[in-house]
Amino acid sequence: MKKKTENKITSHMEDYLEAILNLSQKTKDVRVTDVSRALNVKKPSVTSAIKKLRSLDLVCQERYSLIRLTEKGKDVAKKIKRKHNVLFNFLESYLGVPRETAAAEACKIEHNISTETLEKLSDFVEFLDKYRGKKTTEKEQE
Amino acid sequence: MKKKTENKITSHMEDYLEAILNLSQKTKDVRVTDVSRALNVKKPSVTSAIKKLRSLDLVCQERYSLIRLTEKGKDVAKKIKRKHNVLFNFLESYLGVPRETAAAEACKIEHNISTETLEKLSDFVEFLDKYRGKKTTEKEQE
DNA sequence: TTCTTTTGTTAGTGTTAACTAACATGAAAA
DNA sequence: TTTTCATGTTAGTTAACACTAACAAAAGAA
Repeated sequence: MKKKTENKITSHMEDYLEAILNLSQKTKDVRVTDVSRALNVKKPSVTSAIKKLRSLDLVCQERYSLIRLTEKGKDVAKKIKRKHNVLFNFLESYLGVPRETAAAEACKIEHNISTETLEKLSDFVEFLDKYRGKKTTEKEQE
Repeated sequence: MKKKTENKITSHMEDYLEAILNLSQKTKDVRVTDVSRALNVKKPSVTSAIKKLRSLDLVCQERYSLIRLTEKGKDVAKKIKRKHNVLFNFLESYLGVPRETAAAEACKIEHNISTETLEKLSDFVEFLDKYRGKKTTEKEQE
């Protein structure tokens, strides 16, 4: 059952959500500057992205203050992060793609793969693990 | 050894090249209208894409006439098409993603995966084939 | 408390790529 | 040969996003 509410969010906005989630996990407080550094964009780009995300009820932030994900935003961000993790793991551990490349490509592909496909990939990897007795590598750091 | 000549072509332009290659393989003559239908965009979008690709020496076309890939354009298009085929095959045959979805997602991912990673995926699939005696499914229709 | 620095926002620009409307061209019909 | 119609192009608009420059606010130092 798919929610039609989280309609049409772009890859770029997904990147912002994911970055905010990651930052909030390691440094409770997330500021514009942090996101700016994390995504390698200038501060005005962050401000305007936040504005957009606010209008979609995915983040909340009072003027000149900290950025926080709404519950809805957190859900979306977590889904993307899971995609990232599964993809990264597959690329790095199964295909042997170098860490940096795997990270960069996972970052792109995560926006182009449906939840359904992602779960199939996840199952596939799990199956391979069992089949050839490999350790379960994927770290689900929520 | 990477050619630095095919510098920075966007996903969208890659889509155009790929579409032109596909069309030229089934109907020698490729017109703006064909590309327009294939990519689900309006004709002016095609015209302006062609203009861009012409400036990059990837296609040639005389005003009001047929569209053709240059050798360079054909090379690029074939690389993308190979990515598409490998990805599609993996998604459909190994992950069990429905045909339509697999096609759609391959179409997106093909722009975000390096040649190196693609080859690793291709080797991986080949390895799985041998390992579990599966038929080689990928149709390389050049 | 005032000054300075860091941080955040606004305003305005550029780029990519889509669209519509209107016009131009060339091929097929009359 | 002229009219018609499918096809192609130009011009102008819009949307998403990034950027710089300039301004506003908050936080820390003096």
